[in-house]
Parts: sequence; structure tokens; C-alpha cells
Amino acid sequence: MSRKTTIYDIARELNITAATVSRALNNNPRISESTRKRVLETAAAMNYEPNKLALALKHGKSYNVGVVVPNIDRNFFAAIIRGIEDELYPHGYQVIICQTHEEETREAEIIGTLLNAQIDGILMSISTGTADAAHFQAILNKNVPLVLFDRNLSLEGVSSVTIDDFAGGYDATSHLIKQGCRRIAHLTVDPSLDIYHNRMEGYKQALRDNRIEINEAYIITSVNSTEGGQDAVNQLMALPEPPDAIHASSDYIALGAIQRLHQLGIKIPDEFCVIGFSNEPFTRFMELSMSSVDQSPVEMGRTAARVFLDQLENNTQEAAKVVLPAKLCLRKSSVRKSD
Amino acid sequence: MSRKTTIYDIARELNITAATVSRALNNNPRISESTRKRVLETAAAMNYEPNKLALALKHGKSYNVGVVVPNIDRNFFAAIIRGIEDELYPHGYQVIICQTHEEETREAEIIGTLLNAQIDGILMSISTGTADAAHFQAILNKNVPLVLFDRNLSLEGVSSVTIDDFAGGYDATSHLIKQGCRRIAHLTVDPSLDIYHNRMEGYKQALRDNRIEINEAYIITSVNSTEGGQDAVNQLMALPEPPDAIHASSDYIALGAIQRLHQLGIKIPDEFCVIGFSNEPFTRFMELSMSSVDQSPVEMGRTAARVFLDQLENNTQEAAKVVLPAKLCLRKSSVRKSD
DNA sequence: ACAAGTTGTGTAATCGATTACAAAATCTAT
DNA sequence: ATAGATTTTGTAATCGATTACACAACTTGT
Repeated sequence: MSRKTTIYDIARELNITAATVSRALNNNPRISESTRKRVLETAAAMNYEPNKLALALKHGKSYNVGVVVPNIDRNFFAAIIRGIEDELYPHGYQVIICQTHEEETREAEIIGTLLNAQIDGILMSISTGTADAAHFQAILNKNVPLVLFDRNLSLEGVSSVTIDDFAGGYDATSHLIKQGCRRIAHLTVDPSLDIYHNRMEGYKQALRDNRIEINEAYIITSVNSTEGGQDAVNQLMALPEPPDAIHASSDYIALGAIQRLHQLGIKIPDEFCVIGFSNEPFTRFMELSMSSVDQSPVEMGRTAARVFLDQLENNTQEAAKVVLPAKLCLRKSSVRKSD
Repeated sequence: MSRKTTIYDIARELNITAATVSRALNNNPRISESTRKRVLETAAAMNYEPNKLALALKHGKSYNVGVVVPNIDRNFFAAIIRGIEDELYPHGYQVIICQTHEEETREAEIIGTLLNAQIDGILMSISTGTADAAHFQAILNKNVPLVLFDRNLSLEGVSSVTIDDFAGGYDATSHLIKQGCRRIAHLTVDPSLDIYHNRMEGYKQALRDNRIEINEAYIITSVNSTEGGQDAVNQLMALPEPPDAIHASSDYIALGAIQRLHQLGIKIPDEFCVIGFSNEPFTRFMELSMSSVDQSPVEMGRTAARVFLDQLENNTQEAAKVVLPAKLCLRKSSVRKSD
């Protein structure tokens, strides 16, 4: 490699010192116009580019931000990342994306690596399995800005950006009730996580507001995959009084449920309504398009990034807690023609 | 922030010099066992962690690798990235993911930023729109290792990892012929890109090998989206002799085609067969599951990462050109029961 | 003509590590 | 006991930038 040009090379070329070159390049006022011009010209001619590592070391800032998500191959997280990048990129930050694959140990490991790598902040959505908050404390101890999105954890002094999961659950369930469903099941993933807990609470509240009794047998915790949805349907349809609708906390679970209901010859939406959560793209692609609750992931990413930048610049003590709206997207799987 | 512990802090604590501390921490043999022990203990007690920026500046190596893709919200690229991370993570590299959104200017910009950020290498899949190779030359000029995956560009001295697109196109077309189709259309995206060109050549060769004439009216270049597929079907069905099968270079185009054929009341696969390319997850989720060609993206990512590491370590001059197999995945959209 | 102010450059420390080279401390052998 | 070898530690330069401080060279005003 023909070694890179440094400010020393430029200085030697012009018979001046590196300090002068640095000043010329940084628009420092204490420099003559003629010198500045000569430096800029020489720099361009020599293909000079500043060494970010030196800058970072000097400033104690790497301009790298860590984004930690369970995985990037769910559209939801990919879209959030896109939002984050959109916002951070113009400010000169690079985004380092890490996947926990929903494992707590991996999550702790990744945080260690990121802190070690001198990142300027961490934006993350915690794993399903995470019970212990010790590794988050490590972030706070080092005074590294932390913004949680979607999957929250009520931690003192930590900013978060979420959607209104309660309202999402409430609206989706109300919609099913309006469609004439009365025996509505709720499929959840991990009620210990705020998002799933709130969706369920929204579901329950909607039932209460419509004087429908809550049937605990209709509430099932399942794995977040199509298989989980299929198993849940098997369980539900074996009940003495099976439900007539499913409100799922995840599109993948709802998809599995629809697949299984189909196999059982149950007509959707005439005999049974289904609504999911997340508005993953495939919900539109299906022949029987699926209703879902949109979480505006790109907007969520953007907001998380803005909160982060705010925290950096203003060094505010207060943690921001932003809640974005949840938007109902109604499609064939839950809308009866009579409506 | 309670400033971070440095080797100087440890040295002061123990009344020795930073050099000794450095040696103790790096398993340098020129150090007494007792000193090493004391240093390690003190380092642990003081919560010492090396400053990667200083290391990077010293070594001229950042342990950051840039991964550039058109976008991460297509499962294909997300899976490749996963493969790359799997392989690079154990070697201590962080992956910086950048999206070009298929824009050449953005691509050039990103490369500039990455080079500037002192990354140790670039793994990328070029944008559809890229015609000018100037920004690639910039990478080579700086002697930064470059590995291209999937979307290749025949550049001197650049390693690449691709699948056998020709074979994929050939096998998919042969399959359609075996299903009894004779008027097979081919929907492509951008024939100036190697991958699409090769898929088309595979398609043509399969026709030739089966003595079926190539009908140029059956070859349509469309936008890579469901809309593109819908438009193409409109065009094809307006022909005096419409086709009886579609071989699409993209799953999204194939999906759009299926949607439109459905609207037209054409029965799939009885009257018309469709096969896509990429094996995106939604192809399985559809009620009429779609045949496709799997590109083993995770494996592709892993391989690209391995080629990169090889290049770094051995500093080999020769560019590796790895070609992975394409796997036919047959599903309902193209398999007739009579088979 | 000379003190005071302005402007442009140079000197050298700094960020946190690594690493030749030098020097001190300890050990070995006669 | 002492020369010589060996082990351990210290000194100082280095990576590529930034920046406080010092100082020289001009301007100005009187």
C-alpha cells in the first residue's frame, strides 16, 4: 500500500508545520488566506484524507454507534435500522449492527464488545430471554448513551421509543368485536416483556369495555413462529367452546394460525377472523391478505436516533420516553363483506 | 463519565511504567511472573479495558469491515449479512452495514466514507444502477481488500462469491419444460448485471437444448417489484400467442405475476406455471406456495467473509472467484399433480 | 519613531496504546 | 569475588491528528 498521505506529508511539501496544515484544513481563522489556499491545493493534489482513528483517539469519540437487535431478517427490525441510518448518517455517524439471536449471553457479549470498541452510544431492542439487567448497568456505568426501542425495560434514566402497544391491542380487539366476534382468543409470545404484556392488557380492556368475559383458556403463550400459531390453533379448537377469532401478538403466529385454520376447512373471515401484529410485508402478499397493526418501524428508528443525538448534544439528564401511535391495517383475514 | 482506566493509571498505582503494564497485559515473555500477576489483578480491580482507538491508530487497523448492500430489508441480503457476521465475529471484526438503496451516487459516497473511516476491507454487492467503476478503483488504489458477492462486476484482481446463476436459470427452465410448458416467458431485471444476464442465458440454453425456439417477445425487462410482475403479465397476455409459463429472475416479480394471473382467472399450475428466483421466505408462506431457486445466502455470506480473511492474512495477489451451486425449490406454483 | 495591537506560524503536549533500545537487577560459573 | 549471561524494567519514539502557548512579523496610532 502506497502509504496514506498525512498532514505531515503536506507540511513537508510546503515547508511549513503540521499545525499550520491542520489549521488550514479546519477553517481556523488564525491563518492567512494564501497559506490556506496552498494547503488545500496540495492536500487535494496529494489525495489527502484525514485519519479518522487519530481524530477519534484525540476526541475520545469514534463516531460509531452500536445498534443491537434480536435479528435483522425480520422486516420490522430491518426497517427500524433503516430509520436509524437515515437520521444518523447525515451527522457523520456509522452504524454497527449486531444481532443477539434472542440470546441473553450473546447480548451481554455484544455489549461488552461495543463498549470496548469505544462506540459513542447504543440503540437497542432487548432479547426475549433477557431477565438480568446487569449488562445494561455496565452501559450506564460507563455513561454511554443508551436508547431502547420497541422492546423496552423500565430502567431508571434510560430513554426509550415504543409504540402504544396497549392501544394497538385494544383497537385490534375492538375491531374483531365490531366484526361480530365474541369468543376472541389472544396469542402472546412472552408476557414478561412490556410490549407483549401491554398488547394483552389492551385486548383485555377492549373485552371489558364491551362486557365480554375474559376466558383464560383463550389466552395462549406460544413460540414466535408459524409453528407456534399452528399449535395454538390445535389447542384452541380442541376446547369445548372454540373461539371465533384470534388476536395474535405477532404476524408469524397469526400466519401459522391461518394456515392451520385453512387445513381444518374453516372459512376466513366468514367463520373466523384473524388479526396479527407488526404489519410485516408478507401480510399483504398473501392471497388472503392479513389484518395487522402497523408499528411504523422506520419512524421508530428515526425517533430513536433523534433521541440519541439529543442526549449527546444537550447531555440532558432526563430520559425521554416517546410513545408512537399504533395503526390498524384492516385486510381480508378479519373484514367481513357485510361491513 | 468517570474517565476510563488507562495503562498509565495502572502503572501509577503500582509504581511501574506503562510499558511494563503493556507487556504484562500482552503476554510478552520479557516480564516477571509476579509483576504480571500484580498488573492483571490491578487491571481487573480498576476495570481496565484497552482503548481500541489507540490500538487501531497504532496498528493502522480498525477491525471494522464495511458491508455494502442495496438494502437490508430483503431477506436475501439480511441472510448474507448474517453469514458474514457469523464468520467475522469470532475473528474480532465488527461489521458496518451500509445501504445504497440501489443508487450509484449513494454507493460512491458510502465507499468514500468507509475508506475514510479506516475500515480494513469492504464486502459488497453492487447496485443495479452502477455503470461507472471509478469508485471501485478508489478502493483498489488504496489497497483495501474488496470482495464482491452476488452482484458481481468483472474487475481485474477483485475476489467474488456468486452462485451459479446460469445453472439456476437453466434448471428452472428445464423444470418448466418437464412440466409440459412450451411457451416460456422470461422476466428479467437488468440484463447489464452479470447475475441477471447469466440467468437469462441459462434460460435460453435450456430452450435450445430442448429445441424450443427463443421468442424475443417473451423476454421482458421489468422493475424488480410486484408491480413489475403485474405489468409484465399484462404485456404477455396481450400477445397473439400468450405464454404458458413464466420464469422470473426475482421472487417479487414472480409474485406480482401470480397475483395478476389470478385476477385474470388463470389457474396455476394447471394452465400456467410460475417459478421465481431467490427463495425469499414469503414464497413458502403464500397459499399457493411458489417455486424458486435458492441462493444459499447465509453460505454466500460466510464464504465471502472467509475469502476476505484469506486475503488479509495471506495477502494473496490472486483474486478468488467462488461459485456456489443454485438449488431448485419446487412448490405448488409450478408442479402439476400429474407429475 | 515607538509602544500597543493584530495576525500568522511554530513548538510542544496530548489522546492511549506498542515496541526498539538501553540500562539496571539478578543469576551463574569459575 | 567477579566477569559474563540472563532476566526484568525503564526511556523514549511512534501512530496522525488537535490545540494552548509562545513568538515573530506586520499594522496602527500618536
